[in-house]
Amino acid sequence: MDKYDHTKVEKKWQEKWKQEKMNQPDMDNAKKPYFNLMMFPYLSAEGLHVGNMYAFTGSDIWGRYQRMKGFDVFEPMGLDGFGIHSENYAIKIGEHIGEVSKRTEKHFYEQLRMTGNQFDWSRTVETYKPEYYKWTQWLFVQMFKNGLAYRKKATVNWCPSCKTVLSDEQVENGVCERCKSETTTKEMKQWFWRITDYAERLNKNLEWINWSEEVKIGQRNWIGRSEGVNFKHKVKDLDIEFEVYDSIPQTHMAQTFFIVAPEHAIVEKLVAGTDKEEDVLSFVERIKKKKLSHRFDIDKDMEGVFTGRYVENYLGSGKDLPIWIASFVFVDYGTGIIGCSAHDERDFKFAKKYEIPLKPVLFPKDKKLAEKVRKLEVFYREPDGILEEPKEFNGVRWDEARGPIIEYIEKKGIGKRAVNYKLRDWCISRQRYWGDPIPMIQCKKCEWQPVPEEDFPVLLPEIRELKDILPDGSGKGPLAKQENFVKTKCPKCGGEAKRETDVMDPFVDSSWYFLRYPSTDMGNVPFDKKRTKKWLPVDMYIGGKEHTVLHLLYSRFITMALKDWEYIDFEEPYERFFGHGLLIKGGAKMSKSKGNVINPDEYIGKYGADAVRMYLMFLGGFEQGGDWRDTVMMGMHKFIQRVWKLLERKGEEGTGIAVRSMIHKTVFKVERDIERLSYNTAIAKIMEFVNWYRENEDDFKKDERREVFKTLSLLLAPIAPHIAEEIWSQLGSDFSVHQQTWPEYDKNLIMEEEVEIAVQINGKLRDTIKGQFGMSQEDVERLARVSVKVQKHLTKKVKRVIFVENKIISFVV
RNA sequence: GCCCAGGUGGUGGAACUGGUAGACACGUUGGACUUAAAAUCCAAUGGAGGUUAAACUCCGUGUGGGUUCGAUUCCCACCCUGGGCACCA
Repeated sequence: MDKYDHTKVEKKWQEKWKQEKMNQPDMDNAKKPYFNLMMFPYLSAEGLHVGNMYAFTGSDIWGRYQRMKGFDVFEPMGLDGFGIHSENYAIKIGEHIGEVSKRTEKHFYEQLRMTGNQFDWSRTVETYKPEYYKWTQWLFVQMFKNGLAYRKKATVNWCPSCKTVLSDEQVENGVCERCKSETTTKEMKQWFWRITDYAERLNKNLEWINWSEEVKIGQRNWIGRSEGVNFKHKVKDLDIEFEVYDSIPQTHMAQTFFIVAPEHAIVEKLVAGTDKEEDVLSFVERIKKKKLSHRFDIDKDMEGVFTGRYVENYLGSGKDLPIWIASFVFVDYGTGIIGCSAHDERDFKFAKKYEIPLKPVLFPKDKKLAEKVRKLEVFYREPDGILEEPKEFNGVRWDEARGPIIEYIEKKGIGKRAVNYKLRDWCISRQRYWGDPIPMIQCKKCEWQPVPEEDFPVLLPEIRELKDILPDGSGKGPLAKQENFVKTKCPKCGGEAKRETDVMDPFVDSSWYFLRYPSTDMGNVPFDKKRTKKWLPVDMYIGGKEHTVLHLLYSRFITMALKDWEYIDFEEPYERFFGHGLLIKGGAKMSKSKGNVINPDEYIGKYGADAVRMYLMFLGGFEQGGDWRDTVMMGMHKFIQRVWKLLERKGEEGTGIAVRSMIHKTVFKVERDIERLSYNTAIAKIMEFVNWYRENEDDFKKDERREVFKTLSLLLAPIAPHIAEEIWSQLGSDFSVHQQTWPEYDKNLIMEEEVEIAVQINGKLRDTIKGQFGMSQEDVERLARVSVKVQKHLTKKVKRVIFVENKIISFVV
């Protein structure tokens, strides 16, 4: 009896699969294409993280299962390689990033091969290679030509230590995500992509796409749609009008003052030539500086100043209301000016601080509390509060007034229905080296011109000198110092011109990679029309929940834009998205600083890829994530050895056992669990099946035994592909188990013949009785009443009997 | 503060639309095999009480209420953990 040698077996089959081109579907002729996508990993120098393997295993099980269900599954893999993380690493070890990437790529792919996933290695995508990034540049130019790429001076997050611009998501609580130093802000001209043009559609499509509610809610919150009213006001004594957005128009009658954002262009006009001018402008300067140093705290940093100006005749009421400037108002949300009332907690606080008069119009039913509200002793705004004004709405609940009051406002002609989004345009400029150069040329005469397509790619120059890569704090990227790169001719007039020296946000690279996969062999187009039509949209996308918001939103945006430009004919890239949980260790995130990062190679070497795969999936629900523990890993290894031993052992033939029912029941359960990506319970069901075989080992006839192992091999195939293949081949079946169809179960055979029915008295379990499936209430009741245990508790008169077929009979006494 | 996810034995976790809580596994304990250990195999394993041993009884899914014949599952309030967002008018 040989021990199962996972190293030998796994290597053997991996080679065979490669030889047979098992994982390379025919891109042009596949009959039932199925695009099984997983999030490609970030090319980190540390190599494959076990968290990557966790994600990929879950996705691979799905893909393999779909293949057995008859699909031509395309399961590609690639690397997301541009970015600050790699660049910093290379700088740290003093090596050229290009070389580091070459080396890590090789290592990464080697590691990935060992995991036994059915990747199509003939079609990988690496974002940092010219043959890919030339098309990312193409995408940029399309954006530009269609008016979706533009430059604007913007306040951006700035990390003084990395000396670079950071995106909002790279700033965590005012601290740089990478180096943990406090961030500031800086005003710079940047390239933006107009994702806000798509806010409505991005939000609307969430209604129908087949994603989990949780993920949709995340997207919805990020887009932040709100519906309200725009009011128009005139400034007294000046020829200035402005609009104010109000998402809670119910309380518009409570407004007693206005606040303008410090950065707002109107500020200067408001105070020009007045005695307030100096005060106000110095206040604005001070606030701007303050904003540079740290983030605002509502309690500590609520500051404001009166402009000396008033809104004239507020909504026809005859009253003039003061206009203030305050630190907490955003210039880029709504119109940058807000109307303030007693029924906004922040306005209320601000008014108290500066002793600005307030006027409550909404009161609670509770009289005592209402009195306090009237005296402005407490802040109040609840859905069941009662409005006093406008008089047409006197006595109406706050939450019920919303719709009607908007109509009333429109009818009266004092405001217009309006929609606002929290979503901001996407700043894609990065002042770094290791990224995709933005393919734009600035000519003194012709302004910004895109690089003509025939000149693609704009190659990222190879900078050898470390000092030339390091950010210098000028705010410009390292490319700016490369004269040969910068100096160029204007594509329009042929005159002297300069190249853009910023590179693109790596999120751009990953926003369209799935489109490239089917067409990696095509050098002349980013994605072939026919192939795209055949394989996309992606049938199933599996990835971490942490990318739920940005990456998914960006790729949805790009897809919509491409649809509008008629390159593709669908507008949602992922038919289904499944977000898996996080793999942690000892209750904490794995991180290098904690020293608890698991190297999957070591475990694959020791126990085999199958054992690691099964183990990872057995830790807990795939949606929930799991906590890595070594001892359990051992158990999974034992399970595989045990299965092997059972297969090898050829004992006496038994007298026969009812195998069909058990086989069908198991197939049914495993299938049901895989369908809902509940891999941990699917594995448990397979274990039960093996345990059942073990307990009855001596009873099986030869062909029954064969049936059991055949089924086992098929059920294991998606989860533990190597041992499944080995069992399959040991049974003498034709290669390969992965080309078999998933076993079908007979509905009639999955029912239990005999069932255990619980007997309850007043909801408490008193006994269980055995009976045939589908037994009638009378029969069950008769059997139950015979039981001594039941009789003991059935001393009083039975008032009611509740019967659930095959499950329970309950007596109420 | 807001939004999501979650809280079940010593541990990871099961439990379909309210119907026998603890599947499956790890660990622990005892036993078999062995000169011994490892490996393997067998058995027990939520807690408390009870018995020579059983039988049996009670308590148990974060806390407190509620609905129900019956609640891990539904409703209300609260506490805790993890993740995300954070002055969005």
